[in-house]
Amino acid sequence: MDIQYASPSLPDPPIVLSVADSLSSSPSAATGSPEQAAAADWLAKLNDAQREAVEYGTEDVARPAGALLVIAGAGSGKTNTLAHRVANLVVKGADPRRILLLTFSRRAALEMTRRVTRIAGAALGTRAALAQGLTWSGTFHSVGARLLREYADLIGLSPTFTINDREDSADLMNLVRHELGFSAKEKRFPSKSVCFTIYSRVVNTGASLANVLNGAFPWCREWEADLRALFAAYVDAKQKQSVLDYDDLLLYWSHMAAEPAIAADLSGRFDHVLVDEYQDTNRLQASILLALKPDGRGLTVVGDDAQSIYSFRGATVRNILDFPAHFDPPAKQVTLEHNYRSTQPILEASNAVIGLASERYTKNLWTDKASAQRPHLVTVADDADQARYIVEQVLAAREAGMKLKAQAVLFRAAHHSAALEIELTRRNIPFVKFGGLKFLDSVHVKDVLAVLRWAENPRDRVAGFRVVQLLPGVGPATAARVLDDIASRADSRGSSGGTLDAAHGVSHCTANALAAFAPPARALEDWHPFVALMSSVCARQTPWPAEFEMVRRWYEPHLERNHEDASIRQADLVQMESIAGTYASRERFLTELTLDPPDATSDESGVPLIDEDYLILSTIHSAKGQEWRNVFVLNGVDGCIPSDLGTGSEEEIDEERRLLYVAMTRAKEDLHIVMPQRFYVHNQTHLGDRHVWASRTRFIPPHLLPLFDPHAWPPAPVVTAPSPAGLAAAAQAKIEIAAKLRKMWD
DNA sequence: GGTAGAAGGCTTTTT
DNA sequence: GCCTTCTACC
Repeated sequence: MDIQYASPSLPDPPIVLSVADSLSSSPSAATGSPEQAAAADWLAKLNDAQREAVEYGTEDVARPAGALLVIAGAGSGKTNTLAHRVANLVVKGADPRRILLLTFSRRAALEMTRRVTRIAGAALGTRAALAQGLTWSGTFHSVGARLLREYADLIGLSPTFTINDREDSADLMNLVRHELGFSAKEKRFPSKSVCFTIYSRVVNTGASLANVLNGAFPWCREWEADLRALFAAYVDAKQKQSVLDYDDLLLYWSHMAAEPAIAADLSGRFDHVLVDEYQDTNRLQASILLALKPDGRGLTVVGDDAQSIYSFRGATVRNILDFPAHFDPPAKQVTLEHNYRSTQPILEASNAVIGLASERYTKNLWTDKASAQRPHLVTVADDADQARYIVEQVLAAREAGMKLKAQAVLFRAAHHSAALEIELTRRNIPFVKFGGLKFLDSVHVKDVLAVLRWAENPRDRVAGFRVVQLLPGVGPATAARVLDDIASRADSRGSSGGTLDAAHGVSHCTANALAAFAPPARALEDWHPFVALMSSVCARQTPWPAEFEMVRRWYEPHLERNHEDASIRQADLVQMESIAGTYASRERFLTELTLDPPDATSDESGVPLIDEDYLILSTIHSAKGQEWRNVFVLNGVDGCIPSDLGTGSEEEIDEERRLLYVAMTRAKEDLHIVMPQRFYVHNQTHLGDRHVWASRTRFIPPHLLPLFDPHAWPPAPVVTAPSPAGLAAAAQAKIEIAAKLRKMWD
């Protein structure tokens, strides 16, 4: 991704600084002018292991040493170390434009670039234009997209390809599924998202379809042959329409990197390749790295085997464990075990939890931050009490001077926070939620994007299909006829795809075919404005951000016709318009939005201003790499952690355990694991809505309890048991009263 | 023939 | 609560 395109109107992710903070308090930094001192001893702030990782093989940056693996425990200064290594390379003379920095998420990429700029700036004694220099920093997918656009012509790809997100991909899978007649089978065929998930798993793991079905989708085994045919047709459809899905970005890249004619040029562009969160990469990503740097020279990967939580999308911890042996001599390995983040009791409890995993991990974290407070293990009655407990604690901490932003609530699944969100809204506490449903997933946003995507890539059938059906009286059948008309015009013009000119040809066809199409009677009134819009957008008659407004204005009447809550949705679109204005072009906007969607949503009051204080709500997955002073883990009960969907195999259970470990190790000072005894289940299987009684997560068995501080909330009212003497007195009193009552009528 | 509205079944985590 | 399928209507 391009950092400078990040949408400014959304809140920045919280900034993680503890290691830098704890390091900068080192006394040695205080002599001379700040810049000189920093330049002189900027590496002295690192501990021995960190320094080894930063300096390994950087004596001569023109001739990089062999591969380096940094195993970095939670809170051990992983990002900081990687940032120092990049900075060190630059300081030693490496060209930042020839450094490829791959991170897992957009948040990580932003954070990394920011730190490298600061650290290298300090070391060089100047804030030289490093941010512009470090141009190849981003996620695998976004870097892949950029490279593919550059080499598109060489590999038979249209340079105007568009990228389908998960849902678009599932929609396309669904179109193909209908075309093949699989939706009409007597026995129900797997749904579009299941089909897509299976497809994606096969691509990302490199396993055979049969293996994937046996391992993860045994109930779909009977459809193996049909699925194979479906996937073939799906691939075919993508190629005809010049669309790529997420997996294609890696798949094409990997094939491209293996092509000798391109490989030399490609790997020659980067002297140094550094990868963060390596434990979350999959086989495909590993193969890309190996193709880029076959001998390992200049390759650095950083990760933590105990924090691998993405095996559901094909990530394999084997990547990191097997990394050294890929090279001869094997990769140099450095392990960071000093935790700078958490207090001793938090770390002890976390270590104990991960220590029960069936697989042994390669390190033991230690810290010198003492504290008397063990992690709280709080029993509450139900969901509602859980929300009340958290609000009370959060407010109390804030009273004591801890900003809301320094506190976070983490949960396994996005919907776990529903009750809490209601309570927060009721009490007027601002919050921002990371993970779960994105606002890009909402219908109205997708509708508007589909218009733009269709204009950008007229072959994109999913987009077109969606757009045409926005008109009243137009359903799937009419939409299919419209698209067929367009396709046949495009074909008769003989444009076979691959060049910009051909794509322009197709957009003329779109406009012409739409104009010539005889719409159904009910769509008659809306047809002309629609054709006018599409002609204008396809021909790029309106310059970029204004074009968005034009589309939005066209869409508004349809929005009001189709949705009760049109005004809320309309506000979303207005907000989106301002985001659109920050991108240079329609193509940049669409690509960046698909690859790096804004990852936060907030309550109805809208996104808080950047300088405002707000509480963080996040799925555990989205919390990776972050830290907070005060952390609450919701639903620490069996069925939530581990999720009852993830208890099929030993490996799955271990991944759930690592999830709890990741959640716990986010905490710096205080950690609360909250356990509702009773919680509400929606529509599960046969019984419908009901309450279930939950028990403490199996990852904290009784013998670990001494590491925690268990208590119930709200505290039980103090009931003093009457003493025998008191009882006797009471008995006396009762008798006396009875006697008095009788006396009333004497 | 095709659309739209109603009823019935499933619900993790992300690039 | 959301997606797919069923069915009544145009």
